[in-house]
Amino acid sequence: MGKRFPVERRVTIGDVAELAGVSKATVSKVLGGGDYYVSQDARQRIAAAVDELDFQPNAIARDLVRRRTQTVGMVVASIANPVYPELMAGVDEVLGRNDFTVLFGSTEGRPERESDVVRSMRQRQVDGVVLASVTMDHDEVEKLVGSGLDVVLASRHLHRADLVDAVVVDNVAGGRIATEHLLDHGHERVAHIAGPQNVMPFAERRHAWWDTMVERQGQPDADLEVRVTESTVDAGADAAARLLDLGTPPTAVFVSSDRLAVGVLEECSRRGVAVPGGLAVVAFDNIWVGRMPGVRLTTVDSRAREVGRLAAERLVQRITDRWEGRPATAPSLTTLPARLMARATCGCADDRPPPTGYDPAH
Amino acid sequence: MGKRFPVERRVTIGDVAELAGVSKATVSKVLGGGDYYVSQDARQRIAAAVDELDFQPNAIARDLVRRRTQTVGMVVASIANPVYPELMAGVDEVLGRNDFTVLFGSTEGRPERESDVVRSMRQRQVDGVVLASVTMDHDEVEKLVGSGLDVVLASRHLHRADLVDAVVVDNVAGGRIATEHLLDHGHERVAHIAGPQNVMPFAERRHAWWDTMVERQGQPDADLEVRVTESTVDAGADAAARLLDLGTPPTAVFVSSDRLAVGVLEECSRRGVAVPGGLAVVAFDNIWVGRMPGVRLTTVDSRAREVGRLAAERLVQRITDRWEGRPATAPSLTTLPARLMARATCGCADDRPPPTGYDPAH
DNA sequence: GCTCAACCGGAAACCGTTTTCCCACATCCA
DNA sequence: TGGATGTGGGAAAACGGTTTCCGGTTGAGC
Repeated sequence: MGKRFPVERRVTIGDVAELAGVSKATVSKVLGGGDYYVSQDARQRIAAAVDELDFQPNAIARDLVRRRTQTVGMVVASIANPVYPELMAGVDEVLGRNDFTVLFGSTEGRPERESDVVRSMRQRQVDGVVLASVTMDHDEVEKLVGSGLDVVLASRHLHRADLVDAVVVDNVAGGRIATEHLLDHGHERVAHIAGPQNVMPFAERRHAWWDTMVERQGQPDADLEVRVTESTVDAGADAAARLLDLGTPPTAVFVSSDRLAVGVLEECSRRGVAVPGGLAVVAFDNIWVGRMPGVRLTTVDSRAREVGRLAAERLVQRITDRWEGRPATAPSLTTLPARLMARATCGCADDRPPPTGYDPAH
Repeated sequence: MGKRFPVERRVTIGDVAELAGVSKATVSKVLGGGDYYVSQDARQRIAAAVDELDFQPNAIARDLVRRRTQTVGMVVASIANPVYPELMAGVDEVLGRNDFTVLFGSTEGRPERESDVVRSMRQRQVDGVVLASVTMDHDEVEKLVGSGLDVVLASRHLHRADLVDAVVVDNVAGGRIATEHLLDHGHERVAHIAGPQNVMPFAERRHAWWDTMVERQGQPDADLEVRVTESTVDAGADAAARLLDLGTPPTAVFVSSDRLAVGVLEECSRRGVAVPGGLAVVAFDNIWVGRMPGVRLTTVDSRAREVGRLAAERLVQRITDRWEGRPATAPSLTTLPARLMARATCGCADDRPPPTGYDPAH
């Protein structure tokens, strides 16, 4: 098994040392950029040698002895869901600025994949992990944190806020704003399409809807809530169909994600239900397509990019603290305020395209 | 400079060996899964020890001696452009299936970032790279390939097809189909909004437009072509404005990317220009939002996911060939046929939403 | 009794760096 | 004269695994 294959000799630090007429140690000192005593003369010869041989230091070897990799893992649920690229963009931005490399992993929503991905990252000695996937259960996350790996949760958090850093948008306030926006526009039967309830943001959004409804007009009818098992366009369409088939259908719906909302819009289109005339829609996420003419989805901004940015900053902070021997700061929950992007799917008069505007129906 | 910080002792293979009462070599043999002779007894003791200590082998150390990392780099231009997540999804899918980990890098379109990213990946000893960024120049790619790293280009290729593997959609045929579709719908002044011409797909699409126009009705007016420097929504809107401000504006436009087309649609909406009545639009990419009711963008499918999948398969093939000592196959260019998704922005009667359908204007 | 193969396991070299010592030499100052 | 002190550079021990090579048992077959 596993023979040692003949592989073309790569240039090593030893080759550079030989060519420059110094020792490996000296080359390392110079290349490492530390403030060692090395003569200008030697420095120049080394630089020349590096140049001539096109020496590329082997980061694997360096990482082994340094016991750190300048790499962080980023695990997302599904790259196809537009929220995640946005979040990744934020993470990548600050990580790049801090000279970290990112190891990417997606779980496709399968919990067992998630454990695998994280384990593989651990074995690759990542310095930390941004967990933007949401299925891993409480215990597992705790164990992970307990194992000494720096972790920050993005776009989700645990019930106990003091266990691990997390950065989220204020889902409760957001859900409340969304529901109130619909109520304030005169709707009474405000339905809710809820995402998978084992995913905290979805649970919170649902909760906010429920509470707001109860406060404003008592417990809503049970059939006004539809739960879906995955946040996809098709699931959204199905859910919308269920609502529209009701004896007395709702006149408004708070949809827990933009992707689901797209399905809702599609279903309305199929059935000839006008939006917002026949059904007002407020969603959650604010992926960029929502602002397109012809879509103009009213939605709560989930601020994915900022969440990513802040999560990455937190992680970098933690990692460098550890390296510098500073005491670890207490884990904290960062909550970004939610804000409504009022657009056409629920009444925003002044933000309406001109009457003669783009009209795909013709 | 760089002190050696005291770091909590991690469990090593030595610890396992000691606890199991065998040597490191034996542990390695068992864990490596090779067909070595090791007694059942020893195997069990080792398994127990691994379990008890929760031993996680250090992949860095393994990679160092094995001189391979089971990791490939994936570099994209910009994660915010929805084409790339789609492509990544394809890459990730087959890479995951083949037990490769992916190192992610984005260049944000800056060529110098691109070299940096690739260099960093090389130093981290990736086994290969999927290059889906497009700015790196010809020479640089050649040097990269020459250096012994396995590379496959996704969604772009070099002029000389025998230098490096590449997987692309047929941009020329696609551009031709798009242009012909517009011409066939009776349009004569068919404009083109061209993406950055140093990016091969954009150059090819433009070329196809030009050739088709010349063939069908002679050289088009120079002002029917607008070039943008980046493929963004805003650039698309600007370009559309330029076209609509013309003395005799075009009645149709082939837009070289969906993202630009979204800008075009926005600008039309702002100006009250009906689509396709006032301006017919055919774009290129087929990102998922295009199919939404209210958008229904007619576009050429760039088949990003398949491109990603095929590119990754090619790369894995190459890498394993090298490992198994098989001779390297000749680089080849894989071209996926293009196909038109005829929707509402250029005449597809039977694919039109019902008249009373979703209407964001009210 | 001898040979040969199938078993089983350990010693040690190696992968390519970093970092710690330690040594050597010059200067400067008391 | 003899420490300090400031420079400059090398030897060698890590880091944590993998793989080669070799030596020792058995047991079967003759």
